Amino acid sequence: MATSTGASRGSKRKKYNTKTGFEEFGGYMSAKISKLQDQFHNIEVDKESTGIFHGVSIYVNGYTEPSSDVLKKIMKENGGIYHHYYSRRYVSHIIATNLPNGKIDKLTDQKIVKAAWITESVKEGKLLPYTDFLVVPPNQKNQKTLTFTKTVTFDKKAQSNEESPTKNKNFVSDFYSRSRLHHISNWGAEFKEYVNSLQKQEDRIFPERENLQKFIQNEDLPISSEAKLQKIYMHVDMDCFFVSVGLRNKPDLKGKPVAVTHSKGGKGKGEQSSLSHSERRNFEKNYYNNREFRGKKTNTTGMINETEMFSEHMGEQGKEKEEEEFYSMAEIASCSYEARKAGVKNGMLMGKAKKLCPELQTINYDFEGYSEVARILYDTVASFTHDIEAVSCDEMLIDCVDVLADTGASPMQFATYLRETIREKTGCNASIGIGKNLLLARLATKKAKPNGQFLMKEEESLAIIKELPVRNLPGVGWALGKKLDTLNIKTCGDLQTISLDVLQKEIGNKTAINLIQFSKGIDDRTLKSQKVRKSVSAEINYGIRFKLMEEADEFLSNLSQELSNRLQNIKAKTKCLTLKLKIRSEGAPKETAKFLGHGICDTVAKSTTIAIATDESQIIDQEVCTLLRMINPTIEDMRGVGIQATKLQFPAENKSIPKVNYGADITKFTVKSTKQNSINPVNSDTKNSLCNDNKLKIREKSISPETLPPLPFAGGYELDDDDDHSITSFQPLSSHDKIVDEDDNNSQKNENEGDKSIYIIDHVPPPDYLSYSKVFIFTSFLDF
DNA sequence: ATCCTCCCCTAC
DNA sequence: TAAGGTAGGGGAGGAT
Ligand SMILES: Nc1ccn([C@H]2C[C@H](O)[C@@H](COP(=O)(O)OP(=O)(O)OP(=O)(O)O)O2)c(=O)n1
Ligand SMILES: [Mg+2]
Ligand SMILES: [Mg+2]
Repeated sequence: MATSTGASRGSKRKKYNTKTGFEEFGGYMSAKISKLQDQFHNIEVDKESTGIFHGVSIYVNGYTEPSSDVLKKIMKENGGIYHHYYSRRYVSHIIATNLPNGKIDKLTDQKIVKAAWITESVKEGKLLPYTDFLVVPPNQKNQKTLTFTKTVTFDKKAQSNEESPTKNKNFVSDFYSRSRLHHISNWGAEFKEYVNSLQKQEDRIFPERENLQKFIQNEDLPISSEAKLQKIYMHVDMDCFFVSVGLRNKPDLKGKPVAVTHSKGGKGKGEQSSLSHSERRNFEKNYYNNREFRGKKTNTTGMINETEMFSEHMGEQGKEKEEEEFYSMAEIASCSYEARKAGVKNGMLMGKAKKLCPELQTINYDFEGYSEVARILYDTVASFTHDIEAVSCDEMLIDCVDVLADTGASPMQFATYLRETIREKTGCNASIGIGKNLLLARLATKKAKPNGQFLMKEEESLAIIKELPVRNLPGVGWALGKKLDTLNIKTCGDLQTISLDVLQKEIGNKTAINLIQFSKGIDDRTLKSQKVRKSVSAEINYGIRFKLMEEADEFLSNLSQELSNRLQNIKAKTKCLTLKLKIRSEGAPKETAKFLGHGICDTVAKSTTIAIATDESQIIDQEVCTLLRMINPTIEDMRGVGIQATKLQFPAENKSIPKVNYGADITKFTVKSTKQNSINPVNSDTKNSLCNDNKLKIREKSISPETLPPLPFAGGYELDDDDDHSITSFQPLSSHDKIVDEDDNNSQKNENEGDKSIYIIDHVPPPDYLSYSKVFIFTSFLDF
């Protein structure tokens, strides 16, 4: 099916260019084909010019034995070219098992050959004549030309409103420009980077500290001196952020129930279909209400019995009918506190919110406004201190020890003044929670809201937390909450008394420890200072409706471009790509409750590791195209697509690699692990010899640690094989890497705690850029 | 045991 | 109509 699609492109373009704008589409595709072509030439053909398939370029049509990706590999290994798209100009042979009837008579000079031609040629070690493997023997072939039955459907489709939205050339950027979740995620990352840059600044001036001092002189409060040396954290969070920003210039709506959403007043209706809208909505609603049945193993839809669920809500249909046109499936990004009184929540569907709060007013998104206000928020806090951790665009954690010690302010005074400054500069309210650890500060914020501040004293904390539902603890969401509920653990009080062993069995080791600690108000976490990205991804699970493989390929190409841009933005390259798909679950209606939503889906993912780290869209595209064919989903059932990049590397010119000189004096090493596929796995002998003479082996040489450049982040470093061993690239630790201390054998997770750890990777670049690297990881413990 | 890989889950 | 993204923590379970 990949196939006819690719081949039909040319004719489609010819016929419908002016009407449907396919001129551009086709032009784009041609450009893409020739780019891929170039790439194959550069990377593969040059190297393999002696292979038996030299000069052969194939395009695989539909199912073959062996599969298309095997054929691709064979071509690659034997000097041939594999094309993901059909192109009369570049493809010398089409590989197919058989051809759909409609096509046979259309092909003139195309060489359509069975896959056996490839496999037999490999077996013989030479290129056999393709004429012995023709799919259609010459006498059966008449001389009609190439057109496709597909064009009819296509024409109809292009004019109907079922047209896939992804056909729009700007679909990806269009979607992202309107996606609130994309924006908050992106801003979150940007502010983390911003805080990194603040903390790297040499000269730290905090102009607002002076004003804070003036402010507290006017206050009559005594300065509490004994609190000074204690740890003290603040959690600052804007009140109903999107709403507050939206209401800055709408004073008439202040004090009313307001929500930010794409829907105008909750009167939307779903797409037309054979099922009524309320039927589909209930179907999905039932599904989500029964989520405990879901996700056991692949391909279970979570619906115990599809027909049962249908009949269940069919009964209600009469009731649902009249409200049908008022039920909007748009999500509420943020709602005012007046709306919350009626039970409305962030993330709730507009239709449901309208039921709870009929007088709910809606306002539009103002993404520029959020971005501006967030920036002012960060700048405001940064004019007091840089001891910040960015949580999101409307929220951050502050280590207050330094500001308070420097200004003499009490925590409550600082909070008062900070909130007032934020309100002045942004026109929006912030609330602040204060506590001696991050947990208490966060929990205090909940009590502080709206437009308030609250200091949770340690001595009160146990009693306060005891009454809280477990759901209030960070990390307890829908699933864990449900699990704890079935264990009859409802409040933090219940957690305070349960045995660790028992709980670990049920919810996992680490989770149990964390929860029990939290339930007692204990939290040892510190602010994460220099955050390094470990992954980059781009996904869209909205508006995905493909009919043909070609459309999926086209979309993947655009998404690859997006990912490539994101990698280049942060100057990273990736060695591992994952393609993640949402596929309509078996039994789920084809028409989703939400217009162009993903509906009830299974997710499938497949990853690949590539030899050379890359940030190029064509390479990413090529890899994910292959992954798509390996997953081989029913194209019409695709509802979401994502590409993730992991195992990031940061080339040396990158400013993200800090050039801080700590005067590293490395004393101890531990070999931690080897990379997969390592040529020589590290054995204990290697380990001992390396540890004993305190030397790192780089290629054939040994160098002593003193000659190493500063290596300030935990992670892997690729070093030049020259005298100064300068860093050529850096790879952050994965979340599973551990710091291993040789002395006490006490392993701990990398939490950036105390900035005491340094990892060094001895990275031998593959000599021919195709074999793998030999990688050792060392740890050391330093004071700086 | 510990690691690795593939997920699920959570937060905003 | 509607714009259901994304990074990172951590568990399950097979490999070593
Ligand atoms: N499901 C969600 C949750 C949040 N957001 C966006 C809109 C929020 O305004 C912003 C900040 O999230 P918060 O959790 O801080 O929520 P609010 O600021 O809206 O309310 P609160 O006063 O509880 O902080 O993120 C969203 O779009 N969808
Ligand atoms: Mg907020
Ligand atoms: Mg927030």
